[in-house]
Amino acid sequence: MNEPAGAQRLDLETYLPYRLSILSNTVSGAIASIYGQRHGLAVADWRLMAVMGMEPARPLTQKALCARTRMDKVQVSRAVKRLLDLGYIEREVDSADRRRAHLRLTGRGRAVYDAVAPATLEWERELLSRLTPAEAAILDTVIARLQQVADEMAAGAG
Amino acid sequence: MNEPAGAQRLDLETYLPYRLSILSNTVSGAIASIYGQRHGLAVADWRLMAVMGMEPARPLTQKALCARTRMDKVQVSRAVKRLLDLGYIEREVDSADRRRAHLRLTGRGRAVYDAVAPATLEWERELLSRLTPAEAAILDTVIARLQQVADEMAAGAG
DNA sequence: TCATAATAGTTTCATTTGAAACTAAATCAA
DNA sequence: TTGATTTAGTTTCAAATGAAACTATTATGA
Repeated sequence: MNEPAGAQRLDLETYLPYRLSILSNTVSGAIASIYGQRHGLAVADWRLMAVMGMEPARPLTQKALCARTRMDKVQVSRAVKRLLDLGYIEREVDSADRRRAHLRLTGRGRAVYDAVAPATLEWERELLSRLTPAEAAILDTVIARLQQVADEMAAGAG
Repeated sequence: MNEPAGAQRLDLETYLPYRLSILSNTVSGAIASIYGQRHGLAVADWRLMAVMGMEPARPLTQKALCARTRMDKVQVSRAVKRLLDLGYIEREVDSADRRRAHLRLTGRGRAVYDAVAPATLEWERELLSRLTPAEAAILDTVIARLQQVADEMAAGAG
């Protein structure tokens, strides 16, 4: 049973991309269950609400939502439609540029936001409480660095 | 502008579940581009090949593949069909239990595996090379711990 | 000013996905 | 036995997704 010299073997158990994927899916799924059934929200829907809830004073265009969430414009368009149907957001066409519209949470949407946001934060807090402060700090910088490198490598390989 | 006392605000930029999701998607997308176009493989397909390539001496049933990859049986069934069509794997029905079949890479599948696996490992190595050994070690234990806690919390909330 | 290009967002259509129902084989229980 | 259950894997059908084409509006340039 010869191993190729120098090369490691590919083992999913220890392979970072795979482990990240499993962890991310576990976490997202658990959090989605906080708002999913109860308020009829898909992951994309909640993501938009989270951004709009953050700075209520600045209504955002769909393009701005794309940039903030890294979702593409089709996903955003569909999530916006669902949120309008649910009555959680409202739209006001820009008077200077009628292609654009500004979106904000309605009272009802804000009530949902105020009910859901603390629960998701609490979930995160509980998760992070299992790390030491030093571990949490390193995790923070490591994720940021990996994201930056992965962006570069993805761009380079494209 | 009153803040709710004690509660943090939800900010996607710093929110761990969201950052994990972005990072995981960036990484998976970049790696998928290594095997995607060139060999006609979807993410699920490559994941099965990675498991089958790891221990060529032990052909696996679809159920075993589900367990090793955390994919569900429908995803696995479809990926298996694609890989059979591509001629990358072969199937042998279990003689003792004819519901089951053992799957293994064909010569052609192994050739693809041997071409792709080192490139994905190299990608991971390159990514991790931007971390100090200490950071990499902590990342390893932190991911393991977070996965364990997230599993518990997901089970508890179910 | 008129034609061309760019931008914001939507729709269409083909493919992918997921949940639930299903088939086929093996096991269990009386 | 044989009838009910469980298990391995597949199929079906409706809903979600993505890429490309599209609409409507604004900007640019001769």
